[in-house]
Parts: sequence; structure tokens; C-alpha cells
Amino acid sequence: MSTSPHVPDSPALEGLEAKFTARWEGEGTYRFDRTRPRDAVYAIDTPPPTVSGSLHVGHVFSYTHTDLVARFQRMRGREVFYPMGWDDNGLPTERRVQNYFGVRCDPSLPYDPAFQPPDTPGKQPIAVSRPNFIELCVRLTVEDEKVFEHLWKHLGLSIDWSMTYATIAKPSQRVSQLAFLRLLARGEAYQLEAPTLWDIDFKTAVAQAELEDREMPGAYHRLAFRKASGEGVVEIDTTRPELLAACVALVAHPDDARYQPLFGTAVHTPLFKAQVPIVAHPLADPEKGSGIAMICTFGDITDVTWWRELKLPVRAVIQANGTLGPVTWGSAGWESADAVAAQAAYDPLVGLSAKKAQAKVVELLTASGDLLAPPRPITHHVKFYEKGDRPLEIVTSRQWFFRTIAHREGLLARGRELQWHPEYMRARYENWVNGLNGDWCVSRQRFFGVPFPVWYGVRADGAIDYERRMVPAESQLPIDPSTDVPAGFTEAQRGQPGGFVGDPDIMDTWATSSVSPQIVCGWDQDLDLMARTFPMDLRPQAHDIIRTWLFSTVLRAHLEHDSLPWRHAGISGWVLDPDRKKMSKSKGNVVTPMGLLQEYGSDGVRYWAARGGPGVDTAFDVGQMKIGRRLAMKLLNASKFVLGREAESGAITAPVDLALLSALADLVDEATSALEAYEYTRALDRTEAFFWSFCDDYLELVKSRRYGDHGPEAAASANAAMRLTLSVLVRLFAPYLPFVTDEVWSWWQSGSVHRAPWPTAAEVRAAAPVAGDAMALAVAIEVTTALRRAKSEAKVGMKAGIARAVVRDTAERLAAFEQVRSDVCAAGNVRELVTEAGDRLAVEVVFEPVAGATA
RNA sequence: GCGCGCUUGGCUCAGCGGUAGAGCACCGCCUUCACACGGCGGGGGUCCUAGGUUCGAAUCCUAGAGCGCGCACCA
Repeated sequence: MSTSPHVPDSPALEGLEAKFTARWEGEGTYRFDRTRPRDAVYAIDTPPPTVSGSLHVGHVFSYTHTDLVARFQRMRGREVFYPMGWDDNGLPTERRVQNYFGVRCDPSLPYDPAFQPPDTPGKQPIAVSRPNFIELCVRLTVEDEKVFEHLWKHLGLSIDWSMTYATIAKPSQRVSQLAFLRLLARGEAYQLEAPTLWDIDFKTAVAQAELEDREMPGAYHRLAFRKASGEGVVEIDTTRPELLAACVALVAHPDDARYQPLFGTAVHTPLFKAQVPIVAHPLADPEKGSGIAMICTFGDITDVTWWRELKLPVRAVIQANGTLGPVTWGSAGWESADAVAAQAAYDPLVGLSAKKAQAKVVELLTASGDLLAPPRPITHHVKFYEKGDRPLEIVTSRQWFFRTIAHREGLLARGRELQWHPEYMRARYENWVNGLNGDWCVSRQRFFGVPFPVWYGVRADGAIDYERRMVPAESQLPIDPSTDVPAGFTEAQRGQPGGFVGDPDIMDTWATSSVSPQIVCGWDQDLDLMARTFPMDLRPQAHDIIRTWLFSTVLRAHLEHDSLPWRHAGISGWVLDPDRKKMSKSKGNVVTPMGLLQEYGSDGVRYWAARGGPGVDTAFDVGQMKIGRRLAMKLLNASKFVLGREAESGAITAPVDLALLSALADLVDEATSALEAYEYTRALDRTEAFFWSFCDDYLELVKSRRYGDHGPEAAASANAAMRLTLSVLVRLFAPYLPFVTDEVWSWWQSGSVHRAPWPTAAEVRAAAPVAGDAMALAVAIEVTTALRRAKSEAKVGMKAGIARAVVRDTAERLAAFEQVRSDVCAAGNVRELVTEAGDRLAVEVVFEPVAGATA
């Protein structure tokens, strides 16, 4: 193992990234050995970064956390399965490809194998088929991926780069479609025409997980509904008068004495004179507004609940583009006591957006006298698509769903089974699962993504027959139903009566991301790999996507494998800017990761990241990076000192050396158990504190002895102890500072430190014949510090000679001191040292005359 | 509204039942012999508040405040 050291004259950090990146790649240091059995493997489900974005310090932060664990596990002897993925699926890539190549996707077009985009995008976008569009995406993202890979390598991520995947590539599409077909066969996936949350700008359904609430101004409008039988009105408050035409009932709480007499009676809507019943439902809040509300199809998800549970009819007015659609009053479903007046009131609203329609309706209600008071402004929370600009509407459409509600208890149990780091992040998952209010809508009316592998028959009259559903054989996957043809049909029959059409939708990106373990582990494809890697060990990710990525991945494994997808979830926090706000690109904060890595060194930046504990939001702080860089520098210099002399071999016998090794053994135990518990910050903290004391106290105490001032045996003891300690410390630091540690390791050891065995306390104790006396080392350090203080107060250099020192302390501590007396005197340059009994440590000194002072 | 986290020196944080800690910043001192990309020494804190448990509380319990976050907030 140990060879004669080759220590550079002036060690430097510069250039270590390039040197070791190349060496690790050449030697295959991080290559996954797939012959190892499952319990010798540590499998990590790495988050695939979105390639159409750019990497920022937040990525550097959380990916470093993962790498710390990977490196620790590898040194512990586990074969680390650590592939990297690229997320090129979804809207951001869709937009980027459109602009870059000057194309737009038209799923109705056939695939053109010869298509090439123009060199420069034209003014008019060229329409291309979905498969052509996806080809362009893959082509563009390959370039992005190179940049990302270079940064990750420079940061020192110990990834096996021979195993990368892309979420839009064929293998991922295959897994995604296969998993869908399996769910479909078992009834866990189903299609339904139902009211769904809908973004009117993107013109697609969205899922609960993609919603966010925003505070918006609104206003209560008090409207008068005339009772159908006789005189009197019912007053209701609404924030959405523009939906009056869609009103199908009024609702109050069943216990509300004010409205109990009205249950079962009916009223007429203002303007449209539609007769609607007054019904009771416990969701109605007597405290809100007038205590009785109008139910519209559909103003919000409560309306959907009321509509479903009270079995009310549908009168939909909001269209997919967010405008009000045409209605024929008096026709079936649109009955009115005065159809002519209703039509006259409604017609001006057709084609208006909700906002414009509201102003018009208010105008009409004011004129008719049904608006009982001026609108009362309020602010309230409105649901938005997280990427959207206008409030979501609820539009009835045909969508695919995965069952979640039926599995709520099972999913909660999975959450308890999963080991969370930190533990308290489980609460977020439970909040989310308990708050689920519907099955997961997984279809999107977009172009770029994984298509549903489904075709439908076309009836003789040209209508799509959704009951006649056709799916491909599993062996055919992946397919694109917009260009592939179901068995027994020809392309000529596409869209023809008696023929077929493909399902036009694509899957939610989370529907593909949620099978990342199945993609990387070779589910249904590479059964050997699957058996060695699944269920995986660790899912690392940030806390903001617990409800999306983490939740959906747990769901998919629960449904497909009846297991967790991984045993541990390591949750990273966010990087906050110095003002404690979430760091974001829009802030104009142009700190590029590569710039930081170059300025502070990858080890320095990693040090900063490692100081951010699991789940903890952490301030962006170049000060910490500087400290990390200084630590790396110190490691170089301390190693140079320790290895700088030919070591006399010999037993470790000196009390100071034995005490050091005892403390070192304890450190190894503490760091190891901390890392096993994913407490990488604590392990670093302890190792770092030990290392600085090793440098500042221990090395100073033994410096003279190791130079041979007290004989060869004393020197051999010091040399052996400091070399063993250095070997252990370098290995303890290796996950954090992979570059400088491998550099130092290469001076005297063969092979990479990253494949070296993780140190053990047993290894350290085996080198020391007897246990060290911790008090001896402690007293040595305290006396040395007191001598330094005396020199500092006397404003003399640390090398100044002390003619005579008196050390006073308790008998027990003085006895311990005798073991370390010679080392302390050497370190303090003390000529004569006497001890006296006392009740606590006190040191007095007399300095030697300074040579030049009297001349 | 429900839940989670945080609150310790100027700053960033560790400690989580036994005499208040680190780094940075600050002040002073020290350069041939591992390191000035440095070293040594020093000053600085009623550990958010109020109760309680305990021989003993920064640490455990209860209540509250402030900050941050998650979920739900629907007429």
C-alpha cells in the first residue's frame, strides 16, 4: 500500500480538478460493477436536471449532498449505482426547440424521415410531426447535456457517465408507456369525461400538484333571486357574477335555520330566468356571505363537489379558451321562464373573457335592479397553474387519470415506511396525501412529451368511438399513435369512418419522471440489473418537489411493485441569497456555478454545500467557500509536513501519540455513524475540528520530537502516529474534498482514495498497543496555550525562549502532565519547567533575554 | 384554520439535561526550517418571552411572540 512519499515542493490546489477528472475517467474509478449482489450495491435515484434551463448554485448545493453520500457508501465497500439523467421532457424544451429551429409541432402530420430544419429559423414556423419534433429536441438537448456533464465532472460528482438517460429518449418512453398500459389493464388508469382544472392559455388540463394559490382582488356582488312561487327574493353573494348563466342551484347548510324553510323550493336566476332549486349541503358555510351560495357549473372545485354529490345538471358556459360560449336559451338544458329576455341578456356575453363578461353582467344586473348593492371589494385566494398567468377555469373534457384516492391509506403507510432525512420532511408528504382531492389527471393537451399508446375506433358517422380502444402489444413500445398504426389497420384509414385515430394527448411530465427508478434499473428489460438495484437505496431531492416527484414516484412503485421505490429520501434545502430570499435567476444575481468553482475550487464550493445540513435552507455564502478552500490548502501543507521526512518505522509509544490515536478512533466512530444517518454536516464538523487541533496543537507538540531531538524511538512513534492520523483524516475528508484528498493520497498511497476503505476505529486502535490518556493530551494543549498566551501578552514571537516556567495544577493533572512534559517544553521552547500543586491550572514564565536586545 | 421548521456573540451556524461553543468579522501580536492562500493570543452572548419539571434547563414540558415553509382556505 504505502510507498515512499513523493511530496511536491510547493503543493497547489490549482489544476487538481482537471488532473483528477481525467484520471478518474481513465481509471474508471466510479464505474458501476454490475456483477455485485443487491446487498453490496447502493443505488441512487438522481434527479434529472431540466436541460433547457441552466444549472445554478442550487443544483451545485443539492447534487453535492448526494455525492457526499455516494462517496461515503463507495468507500464503505458498497458498489454505488449512480446514473445521471437529463430531463428534456416538457414545456420549457418545447418552447426552446420551437424558437431554436423555427418549427412548430403538428401531431396530425405524418413523420418525415428526411426532414432537416433550416440553418436559420425562418419567419414562418415550419409545421412538423410529433416524432420529427422530438428528434429535434433530442438533437438540441445533446448539446446542453455536454455543458451540464462538464460542470458536474468539474464539481467532482462521482457519477458513472456511461449510464445516462434522457426522459424523452426511447427507453424512457417505453417504460413510461409500458407502465401506463399495465395500470390501464388493472384499472388503475382510466379515462373519464369530467370537469377538470384547466389553463385557458396553455389550453390543457393540469393536475392538483401543479396548482398554486395566488391572492387576487375580487368583489362580492349581492344578487336577488326571485322565488319561483310568489313574492320575495333570496339574496346571495358571489364573486363571479359572470357565471350566473351557469347557475344550477342555490345551496345552504342543512342546519341553517334561515334557509331550512326554503329547501326544496325554487328560485329564478336574475337576467336568465332559469328555475333552480334550493338545496342543502354541509359544505355550505353559514358564515360566508349571506350564508347561501349559487352553484355554477363550474366556478371552483366546490361547485364540482356539489354538482356531483347533489346530482345537478350541467350548464357550462366557459370554453377551453376561457371565453363564454354560445347558448340557445329555451333549448333542452337551458330552460328559462323568459327565453327571449335570457337570450337578449346572454348574446352580448358570447366570446368575452370571464373578466370582460363580468363587467357586462354587472352592467345588466344594475340595469335590471337585481344587483342589490355596489360590489364590495375583497382579496381572496384563486387557483393558478404554477406556470400560468390567468386563473384556472374548470372545463369538462376527456382526460386520463391514475387512481390515488383509493390508495390514500397505502400511500400514507409507504410514507411511514420510507426513511426521511431529515425526519420532519415526512410531514409535508402526509399533508399532501391527506389533502388529495381527486385522482391524478395525467393527460396534457400539449405536443412534446410521451404520447399515450392508445388508438380509438372511428364510427361510420366519423365520430370517435372512445369505447373502442386499441393498444399496442408491449413488445412494440414505444409507439406514437399519431404516426404508428394499430394492428389490422393501414395508415390510409387514419381519421376515416370505420378507421382509427390516435390519442392526441401526452403525459404529464411527472408521469414519466415518476418512473425514473424503473427507467434506470432496467425494469422489464434488464432483469438482472433490476434485481441488483431495485428497490433503490436513496432518492435525493429538494423539498419543493415532495408533492410532485417524490409523491408520484412512491405512487408508481406502490401500484407497480407493491413496494417503496427506495428506502431513504434525502431532502435538500434551498439556497437563499444573503437577504434570506430564495435565490433565483430573475434576481439578476449572475453567479455562475463554473465561476465559483474556478474562484474557490470545487473542494471549496463543496465545503460550503456540505455545511448545509439535510433539509436546511442555506445562505449563499462565499465566505464559507473561502474557508473550504483554506481547509483544502491546509490539508496540502499539513500533508507535506507529515510526509516530508523519511519515516523511521517503529512502535507508537509516546503518551501524546497514544492519546491522539484514542481521540482519532472516537472521531472515526462518530463520523461514521453520522454519515450512516445521512448527517454529513456533523461528520464534516467533527473531522474538521479534529484536523485543526491536529495541526495547531498536536503537530506543534511533536514537531521537535519527530525531527529526532529526543532520539529515534521517540521520533518513530511520532512519525507513525501522524502518518496513521493523516491517512485516516484524508479518508474522512475524501467525500467532501475529493480533489485535494486524492492529490495528497497519491503522494504516498497507490490507487484512488475514493476506492480506499473507509477508516475504522479498530484500524486505529490496532496501531496503538495501549489506550491513550486523554487527560495527558488535554493538559499538554492547555499548558501550551498558556505559554503562547504569555508570549502573546509579552508581545514576543512564538519561538521566543522561556528560561523558566512554573505550572500549577491539581495533583491528578500534574501527574498526567509528567507524561507530556518533554513535548510541551520542546513546543514552548522552555529551558526549565517546575510544577507546583494548585487548585487549577496557572502558568508563570520568565523569558530568556533576547539576543539582540542588549547588544 | 391545520401542520412543520427556525429563533444562541455584529454575521453564518453547531450544541439539544451537567461550568455558554466554532468559523467569519473585530482588536493585538508573530514571518528562515508544513502552511502569510498563514500562525498565536484576546475582547464580545440575561442561548426570543413567560411559566413549569429537575439537585441542575440553551437543551425537556406548557403557553405565547417573531420569522420561514407546507397543506387547506371554496359563495
